[in-house]
Amino acid sequence: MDLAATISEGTNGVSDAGDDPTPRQKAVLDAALALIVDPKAALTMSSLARAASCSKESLYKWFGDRDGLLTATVQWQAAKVRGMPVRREELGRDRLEASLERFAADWLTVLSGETSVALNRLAIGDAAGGGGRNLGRIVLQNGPVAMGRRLTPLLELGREAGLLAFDDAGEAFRDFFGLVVRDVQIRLLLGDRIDLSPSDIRVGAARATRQFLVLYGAGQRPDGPQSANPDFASIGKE
Amino acid sequence: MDLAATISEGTNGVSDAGDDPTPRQKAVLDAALALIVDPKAALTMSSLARAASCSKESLYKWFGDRDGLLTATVQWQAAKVRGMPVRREELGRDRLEASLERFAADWLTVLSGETSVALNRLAIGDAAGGGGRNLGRIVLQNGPVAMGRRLTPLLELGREAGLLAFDDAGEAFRDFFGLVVRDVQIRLLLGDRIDLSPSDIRVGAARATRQFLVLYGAGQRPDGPQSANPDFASIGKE
DNA sequence: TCAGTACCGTACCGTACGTTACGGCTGCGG
DNA sequence: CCGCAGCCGTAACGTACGGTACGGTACTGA
Repeated sequence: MDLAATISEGTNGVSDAGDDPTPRQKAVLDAALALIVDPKAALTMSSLARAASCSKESLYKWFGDRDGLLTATVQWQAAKVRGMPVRREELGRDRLEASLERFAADWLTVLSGETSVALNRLAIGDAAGGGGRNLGRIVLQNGPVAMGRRLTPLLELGREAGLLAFDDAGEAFRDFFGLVVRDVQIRLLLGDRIDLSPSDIRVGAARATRQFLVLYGAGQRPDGPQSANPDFASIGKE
Repeated sequence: MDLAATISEGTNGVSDAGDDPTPRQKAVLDAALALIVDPKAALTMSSLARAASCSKESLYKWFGDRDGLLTATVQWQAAKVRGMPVRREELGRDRLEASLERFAADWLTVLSGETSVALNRLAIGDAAGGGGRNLGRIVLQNGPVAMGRRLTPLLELGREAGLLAFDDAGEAFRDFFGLVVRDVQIRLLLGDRIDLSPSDIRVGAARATRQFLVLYGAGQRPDGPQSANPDFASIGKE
């Protein structure tokens, strides 16, 4: 009940990881992820204990209760996804385009992965009970918000270099998000079968990047009638 | 068990509505919707029987089992949303823009409604169990697919009128979808509190429409270096 | 050797929920 | 009036699952 107390709630209730899980616990969390991803399996305390070859008593000792286990599992997966920092080389227009494209491709790859789909489903189902777990917030922080945190600096750099034109980097990011993701995520979540081959991802990322540069590019067509004026109220407060 | 048999499966397993529900059954389905929407309530057969003042025996007679009830509820809500056909007046550029804007605003309004959020959560949670209910397909058909079916004719008209330029109407629609929805839906599903006032919706719809016309508009800037060339592999097959 | 710790495996308990069954009420055709 | 169909309310049953308790085992340190 000690680790659970630090995991399930903290000062802000979102990003505190408490103690790092021990290797044994990491193995258990991986087993939990496998159960969540498996469509024909259900994550129950008993099934996890059986799959991970541990006792339910240990599960409760380590994670407190089922909620703590889910929270730790989501955070464990989130910790594994982190990385791929955008390195700020001196960027020209080609370099910026390549960075955006790579970013979009990486994001589509993660997004369409069965792990991401399964965890988003879990968090959404959890958010349904209005009581208020924090799974939704955790996934949100490691999903769109993390994407924004990593992309915004690149956009700012592009603006400083005179390659992009926008007032609100957050709005620009959200447009990029929409152009990249479109209806892919909601369709995946609803169970639509999408193959999404690597070449599809590459092509889609290139299209989204090209369209984004048409909307926000400043290096060319500086007198376009409506090239970049995203001045409207922000939605949500993240 | 009769209505359930016709509802839960048919020739294609998606859009068959079987017999129309009687007024009494409609009232029950409305009560079911209310329970699904209510964050602090859960839709159980007992709670629905209590809320709708009917017996559980009647529920099972009318809908077969819990799955049939959920299916009928989703279809009932879908039947209520249909409407607002796009009337094809002779459209100039302003008329096209206004239609797109209205379409985007309507869609954002429906999307951000608590009923839509709750039903999408329900269908997503249902799609998690890979076994395969059809709730996901039903919501999909009445969500993005229905939006595409209603918007595509308008886009085709715009192209015939020389106002839009695209090769694949489906791709153009998906880009419009992304520009309109962006990250709003996934954030709502994950429980993020978004107020989204009517003015926010209006402004957002206007922005998305403007951006879409920048990407796909053909009436002006006919020599833009990259104005409209969405020629890439289609993702998914709807 | 022995106490303590950590853990596994399993049996157990309470509850929630899907599903079925039964008794009682109302309206309607004969 | 009788039989019956439809429906309500409620009790009852079976199961699944979260959570707890208990016995058994391996390791550690005194």
